[in-house]
Amino acid sequence: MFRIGEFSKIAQVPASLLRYYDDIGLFTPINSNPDTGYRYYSIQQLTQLNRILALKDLGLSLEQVKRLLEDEVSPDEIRGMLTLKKAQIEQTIQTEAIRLRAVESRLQQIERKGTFQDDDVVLKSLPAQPFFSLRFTFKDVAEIFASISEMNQIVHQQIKAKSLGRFVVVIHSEFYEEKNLDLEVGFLLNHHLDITLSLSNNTSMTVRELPSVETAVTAVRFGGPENGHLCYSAIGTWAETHQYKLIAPGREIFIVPPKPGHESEMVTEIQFPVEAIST
Amino acid sequence: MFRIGEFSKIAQVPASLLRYYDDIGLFTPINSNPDTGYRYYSIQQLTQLNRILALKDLGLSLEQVKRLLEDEVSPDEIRGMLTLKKAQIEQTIQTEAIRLRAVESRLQQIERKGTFQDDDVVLKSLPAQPFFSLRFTFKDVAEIFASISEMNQIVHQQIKAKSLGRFVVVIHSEFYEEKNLDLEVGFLLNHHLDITLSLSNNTSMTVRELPSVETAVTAVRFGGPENGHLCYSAIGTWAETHQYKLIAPGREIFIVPPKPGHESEMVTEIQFPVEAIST
DNA sequence: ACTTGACCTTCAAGTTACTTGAAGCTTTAT
DNA sequence: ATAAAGCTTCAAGTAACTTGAAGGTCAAGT
Repeated sequence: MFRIGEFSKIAQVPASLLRYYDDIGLFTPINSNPDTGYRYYSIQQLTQLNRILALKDLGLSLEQVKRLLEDEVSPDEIRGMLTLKKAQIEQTIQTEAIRLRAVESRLQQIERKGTFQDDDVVLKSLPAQPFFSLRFTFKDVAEIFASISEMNQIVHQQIKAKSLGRFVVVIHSEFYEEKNLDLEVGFLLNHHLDITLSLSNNTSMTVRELPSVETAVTAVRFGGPENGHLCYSAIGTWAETHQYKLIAPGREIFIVPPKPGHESEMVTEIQFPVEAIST
Repeated sequence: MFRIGEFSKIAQVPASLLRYYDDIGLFTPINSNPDTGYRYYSIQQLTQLNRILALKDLGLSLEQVKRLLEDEVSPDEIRGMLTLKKAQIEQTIQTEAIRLRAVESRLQQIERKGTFQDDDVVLKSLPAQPFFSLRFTFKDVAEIFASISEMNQIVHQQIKAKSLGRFVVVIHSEFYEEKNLDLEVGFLLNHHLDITLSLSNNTSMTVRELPSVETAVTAVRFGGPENGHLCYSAIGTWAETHQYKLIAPGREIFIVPPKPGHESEMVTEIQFPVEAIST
């Protein structure tokens, strides 16, 4: 029989831990003096403690360990737990690897420039959302503005403000062009609706699901498109240095839409679905 | 200006988090109504929030992020922080990889046997410790017992109990042999002492440092050496299935030393320094 | 027998980065 | 006007411990 101090030395765990495990009923001393409260451990218990520590080291929670030891959980359940755990560990390793790459590229950046910038570029994941939109190849910028203006009026007449989300443009054009832009413009919806609206130039808006994106590089642009190229180049640079590639059409979310006379106050979030380049 | 709800949607973080960051002074709304307490955020602040989230994602603590943003920490310090962080991440990845291997081998074990055993084998790291010992090639078991008995008497006369740690045997013989065992027997010391003691058979005990071991496989043996082979084979089996190799002489730590007439109550911890086999 | 110091006890609070919930006020939409 | 949605603060909970305060116990040495 050992007192807690010596037992803790043998087992190489702090005594406070043994007390804690006693408190939560995970590992109780074989014997304790009801008068003094002193805990007495038998060396035989070392096996049990080691078992506990081993299971904990597999990454199981103390709650799980307790159940394992108490309830005689079936092998199948154990296998389930461990398989799950395995998946989690693999996940952790992956995210840590990504984190590592991010830290490394930050370090490189500091080496080069002495300080860092580029924090305005952010990785996000985007949920799928219903999108009430019109896809069209616009001949020039004037045509875009005309369409948007008309769309705005009609849509606000027809649909409750409640259901309407933000105004969004999806850029389907592979490259940036001044003319013949293949764009999809419209509104995100808060609930799914089944509607169609015809516009003047023989086009019509329909609802489709804007797909979810696991990883998107995003940046926020303040002011009109004249500042846009900065934003796009920031995203491009970021993707290059962090080894990601663009894998789907970009999106522009109008957070503060342009108001006549206050165009410079508009704010847009630019989003590009990406994928890590496997090395 | 957005209220907390909308801003949280734009930034894709829960409102509770924004409140929390406000509370701890990490990220405060640009504006708040002193009467109602309502928080108002400007879209301009999104950049700052994103910066915070990006730094957090590198694995820095909020405290560190705060310092980074407030104090204009020097690039050198930032590099220091990040380098440290990088090392930590690499460490995490390593330990996770080991954990993964452990989980996998558990799973295999379950596949084979339907349940698990072998929990009695444990990995530990051992600190360096002064060791007051005698190394000698013993002709037979009787000689060992004689030496130990004499050593015990003399040592307890000469050295305060305070300074004496456990009785330990280091097994230098490459293989197990009945005869001509190359052993080092003696006591761990709690403090470094500089002493020498001569024994009857022309040998003498000296102090040396028992080196530290980063990773050791350990098992506890209850009872005398007659149970020993079980323990050794458990360690061997464990090392094999977990892909470790033995890299230094094993040690036996006498936790409960044998007492005349109660030899079966003795308890020994067997330790073998190991190294993961790189795959 | 007594003292000293090491060792033990309980209980409370702190750690990190949040989330959840209760009770109640404000804003917005109808 | 009223209801619903949205906001507020404050407290407590999470996991797995550690630290500290205040005080009782034990063993060795005198």
